[in-house]
Amino acid sequence: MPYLQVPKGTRDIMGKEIVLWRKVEEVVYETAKNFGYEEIRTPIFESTELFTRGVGEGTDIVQKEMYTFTDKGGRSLTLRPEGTAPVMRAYLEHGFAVQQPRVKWFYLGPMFRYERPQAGRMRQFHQFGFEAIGFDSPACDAEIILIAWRIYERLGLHKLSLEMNSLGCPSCKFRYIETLQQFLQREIHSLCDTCKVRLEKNPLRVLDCKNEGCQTIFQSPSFPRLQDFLCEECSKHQETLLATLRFLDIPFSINPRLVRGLDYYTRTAFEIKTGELGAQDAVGGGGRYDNLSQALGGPKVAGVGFAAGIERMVLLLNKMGQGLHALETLVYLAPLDGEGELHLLVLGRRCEELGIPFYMDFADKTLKYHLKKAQKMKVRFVVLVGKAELQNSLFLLKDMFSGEQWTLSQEELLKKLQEEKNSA
RNA sequence: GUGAGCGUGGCUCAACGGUCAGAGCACUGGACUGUGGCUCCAGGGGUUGGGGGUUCGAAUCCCCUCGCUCACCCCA
Repeated sequence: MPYLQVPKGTRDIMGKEIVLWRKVEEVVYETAKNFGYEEIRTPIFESTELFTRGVGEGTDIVQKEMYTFTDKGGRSLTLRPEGTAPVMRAYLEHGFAVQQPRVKWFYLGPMFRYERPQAGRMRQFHQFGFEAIGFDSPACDAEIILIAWRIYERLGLHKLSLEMNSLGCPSCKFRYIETLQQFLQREIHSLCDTCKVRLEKNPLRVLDCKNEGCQTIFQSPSFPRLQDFLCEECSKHQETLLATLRFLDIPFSINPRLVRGLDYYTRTAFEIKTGELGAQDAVGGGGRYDNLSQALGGPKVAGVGFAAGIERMVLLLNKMGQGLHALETLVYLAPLDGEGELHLLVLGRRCEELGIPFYMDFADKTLKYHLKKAQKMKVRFVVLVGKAELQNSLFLLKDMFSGEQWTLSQEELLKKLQEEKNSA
């Protein structure tokens, strides 16, 4: 490999795969428009503090996955590992909290996390996400889930499962964590090493540990369950949300062990999974983050949102064997010499003005080369200009599918191509 | 960060430690001097990821390193 390579965990997205990316992006834009969400584009890098405070000091993201660097002005900056904290930062920075407290935004773009690459996991990966800020109602949680669901439906991604849980508000979450810590303190001898650390730093994470020893502790009948600690408002919020989902015919299951890896989540937490991608099975996830604004030094602001990974969705679409066509060129312009090139480029300009997609190959090549290439590109028509055509200011048009060909003037040619374009 | 598997022309892969590392596909040209898909012929393209070691001799064995893949962890 004599050439430079892309950095580990990154890749070029190109060729036929781009078609699937475009498709996902189009569905996202379309669905956002239909649900009344506006696009927001935040910077790729932010001050490191935004994520340590927003995502949480004790999270894996902050502890080991961030691309953090110091710029020439001595500022500590971080390539964004997720999209919600930057969106909340923008909300607060631009005074939405007082001016226009309720907003619905969506974003789409690259995120960065320093992890070992694996199927469906890259160091630069792409997410789109929807955020509804300033809304308390559980119906808004339902709308967020509905949007995610609709996007998957529109793309034809079936066999997805939705898992729901509630983490409670800060106060019930806090009461639960206290009880949990006390309980685990007594069982600390059977906890795995990482869980011993989690116990102090991020106790909720202990819940989804897959270690056997930890698992047996969970089975204990005296193990404190989060749902028993939810305050009245929190459990009512959850009940209403679940009722709304049933009303919307969105199937789900309750997973009391579902814990999100980011500190800002409160109450609703959900994950959308597939069985087709191996270990990286989450294609989307989200929840409520009524805590985030305050963590960033803002006022109390409600919020709920979700994010989905585009790479994983594209992998799924690929598995389903979507038909792919890289280009939709209608006509291939084949010059047989330099003078032919001049006339064909003029014709190409006319084609473009009329919305007829053309491809012109400037290689100084034989007719045989051009026909082969046009055939390989699956282009239906070829326009050929050589000496014979130049003498009479005519063009030779060949239909590669039927083999028919005609000698035409420029206007006749364009007319025919337009007819073919419209009938296609 | 931990573990396992793998690095050979552009791509997919051959080659018991032994002449000059091969094939298919792709590419280029020709048979067919302005008519494509098939066929045939010819051609270009490799310091076998990199470095070190063992050996008379290394793509092959050993060590280091880089990269890829999958899994753990975690997440989208």
